Amino acid sequence: MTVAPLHERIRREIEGQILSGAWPPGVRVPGEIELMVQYGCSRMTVNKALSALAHAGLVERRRRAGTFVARPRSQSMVLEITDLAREVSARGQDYAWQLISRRETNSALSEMPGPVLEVAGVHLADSTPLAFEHRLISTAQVPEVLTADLTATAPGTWLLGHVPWTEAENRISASAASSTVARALGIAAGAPCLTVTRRTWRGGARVTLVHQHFIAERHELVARFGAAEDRKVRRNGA
Amino acid sequence: MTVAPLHERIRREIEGQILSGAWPPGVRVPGEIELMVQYGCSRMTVNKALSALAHAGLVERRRRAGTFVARPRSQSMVLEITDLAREVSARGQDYAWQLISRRETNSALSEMPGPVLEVAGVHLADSTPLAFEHRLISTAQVPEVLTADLTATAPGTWLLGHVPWTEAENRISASAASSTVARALGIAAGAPCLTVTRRTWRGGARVTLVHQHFIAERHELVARFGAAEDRKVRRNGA
DNA sequence: ATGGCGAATATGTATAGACAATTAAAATCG
DNA sequence: CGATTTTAATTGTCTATACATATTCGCCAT
Repeated sequence: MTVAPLHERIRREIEGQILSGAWPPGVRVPGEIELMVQYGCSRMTVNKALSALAHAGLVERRRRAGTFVARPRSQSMVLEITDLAREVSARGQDYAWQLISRRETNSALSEMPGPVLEVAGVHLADSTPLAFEHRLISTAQVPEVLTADLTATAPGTWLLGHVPWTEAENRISASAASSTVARALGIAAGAPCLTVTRRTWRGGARVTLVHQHFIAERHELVARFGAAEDRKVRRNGA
Repeated sequence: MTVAPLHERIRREIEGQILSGAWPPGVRVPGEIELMVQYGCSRMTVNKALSALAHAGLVERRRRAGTFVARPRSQSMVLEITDLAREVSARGQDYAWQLISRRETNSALSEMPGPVLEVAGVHLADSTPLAFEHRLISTAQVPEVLTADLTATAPGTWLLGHVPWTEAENRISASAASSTVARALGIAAGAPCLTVTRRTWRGGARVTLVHQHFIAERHELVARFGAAEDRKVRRNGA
């Protein structure tokens, strides 16, 4: 077990005081000089610890005034939305994608104007339907997609490997399965579905719009906050 | 207009190369020495810029190997989950809470062991039902809640003002309305609902467990990522 | 080929010092 | 007393340097 770096230790100890409630919001955190004496280190080291806490939103720093414990934020959590193929595989299930339809149109939809590739299909986990997907991809932004083989690879998976996005928005809701969705998923029309609508931009330009309808019993989204474990850097193959 | 600090400028310029796609994933970013010469600054300054990018997940750094543009992350987005009372008010609607039942039990549920306060009720927006809530609160952790008036204030709102939490988990799914839920919300049994299950801890101890069932048509959750505007530090009153 | 070993290299941590920017609080002035 | 200026406390940025640590690469012996 390697010892944690000093700036990390300092950060953790202060974080502990805050999360445990010992230092409630508004309370003044010891200043850099004070901590520097207390830990017998240089100011830069203390600064690194406090800056990290400020960046994480746990404290607020003001020149001349000092460092203060920040008020609790309006619960903002990290929602991990992984690629479905990866997520299903991670659960130890077999993943498959089944293309239902594919056509190029010049959509006049306000949602997604311009020439688009329109794709529909089903995500399968262990050979049973998990989600129905309906997607529009801007062929102006991503012309290469026209030559992609979307019978084998889900469009989302393909996009993830080919097009970086800079902005995205997810809308999560519940809906009753339409007849189209119900037929594709093999469930009764009107059955509850978890619906995720994702819009993705690349530097201001619309890249893709996707609706995913999950069978209610077979999928849920998880968001977490707290016990902020800094993820280790993992090596990933070339 | 003040000039941005140098480490900030360096960070931005590299970020630009990555987000624009000029430096695709896997590509090697110039090393610290190289950038230090290029910008005519010290290594610490460059290090600060690159460390920030690494922390944000845009690049991956490995000793002896160098710094590389990270593969697109599994979309992790910020999901803002505000207090319902606040959220409804923010939409310009009237908010109200209607208590249905309240009882103290010594639950042997594995989900939430120990003595609990069990509360059920309905959240109303403009006097019509929005969501049904069923909540367990640990009276060992929050004894004060036994004296709280939960006929006027929703338990979530009350907790937010009285108990800090350190860890939380949201599970989001869709479900068919049970007869209890349907009756409370005035909808048909079996109608789709967006269900949010939130567990909250305080330093490892369970504080509360809540199930919220939203009428599908009346609520959705929104999560965003991108255009990462670094929030300014705002002063907030004492 | 193969496996182990040492050396080169890029990043990680830390120091001590300097000056800049911000702003709360004190001093000064009208 | 109120408005304004000055002062000083605190954080922000940056430098130049040093050593620690991890890991790739090539060398060498097997």
